[in-house]
Amino acid sequence: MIDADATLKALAEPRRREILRLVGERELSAGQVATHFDVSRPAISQHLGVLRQAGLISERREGARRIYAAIPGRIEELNEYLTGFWGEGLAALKVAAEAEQRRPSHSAD
Amino acid sequence: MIDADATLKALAEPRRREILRLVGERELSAGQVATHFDVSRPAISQHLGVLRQAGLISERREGARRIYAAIPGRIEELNEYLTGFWGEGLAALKVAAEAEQRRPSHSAD
DNA sequence: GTTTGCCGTAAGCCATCGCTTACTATAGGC
DNA sequence: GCCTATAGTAAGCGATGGCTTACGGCAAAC
Repeated sequence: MIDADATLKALAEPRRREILRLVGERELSAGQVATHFDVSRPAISQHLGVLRQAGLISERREGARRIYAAIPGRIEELNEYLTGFWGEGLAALKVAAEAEQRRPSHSAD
Repeated sequence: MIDADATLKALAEPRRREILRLVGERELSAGQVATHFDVSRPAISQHLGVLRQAGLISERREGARRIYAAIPGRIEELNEYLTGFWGEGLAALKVAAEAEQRRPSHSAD
């Protein structure tokens, strides 16, 4: 199972979502990513670190450069996690509602 | 389109995910939700406000009580948003990665 | 009308976060 | 060796976030 907490915290930041979108289109060096934003390069470097620790992007060394790219499949895993912990609840609600219809004398709390 | 920023920020908090899971199983009053946690009731009330403003839960008045329940479909919308903004580039990456797994002769990392 | 129970709001505290300006580390050109 | 380019790290700052206690607003019971 993915680290849902780290993944959601990483995605909760608009700038990081934009970075992820960029490296999802094509792999980019840290400096290339930084040129797309008005913030300083160290700020981007920190964002990249958060995304990498969350397992959303990969890092590859190429000389002095660091090339980053989105890791395929992570979003699907997150979707499965989210659907999972909500899907069970919805199923339970549905079953409860149907049972309720067949037992109108049921005294709820 | 959903408010992805508010939704992700709301879900980035572990306590709020647990609350969402609770009211996803069955609708609960604010006080009932609070009994599941060690934090104070106002803290829970604030969390419920964040979840409600993100459109993840609904609020219904029942006398002096407030009954909360998960809103079905929100997670699906979030999933669509996440899958969408990764774009075709990432889909291509995923296909390439899967092809890579079937061709272990190509060693790269 | 007063009291009791349920619950949101206000104000303040402390931790975390995102950003900045240094500084350090590594790779390569000269 | 020296210098430049690329990029992560450290320290500090202001803003945000989650928590607490105190309070105010409603609804029902008496």
